[in-house]
Amino acid sequence: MKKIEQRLTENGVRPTAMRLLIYKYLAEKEVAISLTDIEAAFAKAERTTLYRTLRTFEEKKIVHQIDDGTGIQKYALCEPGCDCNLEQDLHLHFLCNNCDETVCLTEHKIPHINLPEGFVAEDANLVLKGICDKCSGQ
Amino acid sequence: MKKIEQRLTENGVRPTAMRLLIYKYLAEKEVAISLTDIEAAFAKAERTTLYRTLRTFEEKKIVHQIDDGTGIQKYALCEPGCDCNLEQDLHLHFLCNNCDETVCLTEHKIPHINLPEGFVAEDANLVLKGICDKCSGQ
DNA sequence: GACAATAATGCACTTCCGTTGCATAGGTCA
DNA sequence: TGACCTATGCAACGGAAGTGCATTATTGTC
Ligand SMILES: [Mn+2]
Ligand SMILES: [Mn+2]
Ligand SMILES: [Zn+2]
Ligand SMILES: [Zn+2]
Repeated sequence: MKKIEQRLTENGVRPTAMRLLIYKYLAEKEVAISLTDIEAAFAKAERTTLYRTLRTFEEKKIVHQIDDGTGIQKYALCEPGCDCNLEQDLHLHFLCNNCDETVCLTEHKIPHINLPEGFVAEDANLVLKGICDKCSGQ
Repeated sequence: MKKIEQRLTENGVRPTAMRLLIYKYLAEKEVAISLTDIEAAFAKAERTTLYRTLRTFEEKKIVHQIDDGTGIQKYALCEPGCDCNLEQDLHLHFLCNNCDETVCLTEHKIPHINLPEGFVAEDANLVLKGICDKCSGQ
């Protein structure tokens, strides 16, 4: 818990009780988390507070937002030292059609794509959908 | 217009006046179109009708849906003979940060990705964001 | 053409999720 | 302690997708 506190402080986020809990929750789950997920997990907390906490975390590069195509925004902790805006830190995400969970595949960077004349890429999002390792009956 | 009528009929969609107009609209624009776009273009039409028309078109493989990360669903005509579910027909999409338009880059297929053990991919979505050819001052 | 069956359209309403405004509580520092 | 800033709580809004049901149009049959 001390470590979490330090992590938040380093990134310029005051370590309130709520924030520590949310960080801890994100760290324990190894999948991407939606606002609704957190809301369910912290029943007595205010939706807005959770929402703003996630936004603050995102601004301060503690989490990155994931758009997996479900229409629901999800979040996952950033790797230490990651800058989600840099091409080198853009990894792909995998959404399981069976368990409906989204995971970061941080080892799998998005390959560089050659675009037609005149197109300049600044950001990229790659989502694969299918059956995850847990569900594929391993 | 006869051609459009034929295209719809071939795909098992009855060519009503509204549907012909919507198809024509999609064909003229060379960018991905949202329901709101169509609603604006056909001010006197019902949103539900437009909504259901797009959904019918999608089911019958006349258009494909595009999730460009804006949270707004967009649609574009399929290439003739394309089956959007097949890996070979999955192309990337480009969202311009300047003009906010999304285009299909049908020539650019999504590269095959090697996944970790146990993951089975069935579908993929790749969106690049940046500056499009029209906006890059060509 | 008249009729029944089927499909498309129009209208009202709902739900879900993200987002904002503003008042209050809490923590920080002089 | 008091002034100040930040975080939290409460309420309400807004956009977009989606649904139920009545009405209108189209089709095929006699
Ligand atoms: Mn990730
Ligand atoms: Mn496309
Ligand atoms: Zn799974
Ligand atoms: Zn542009």
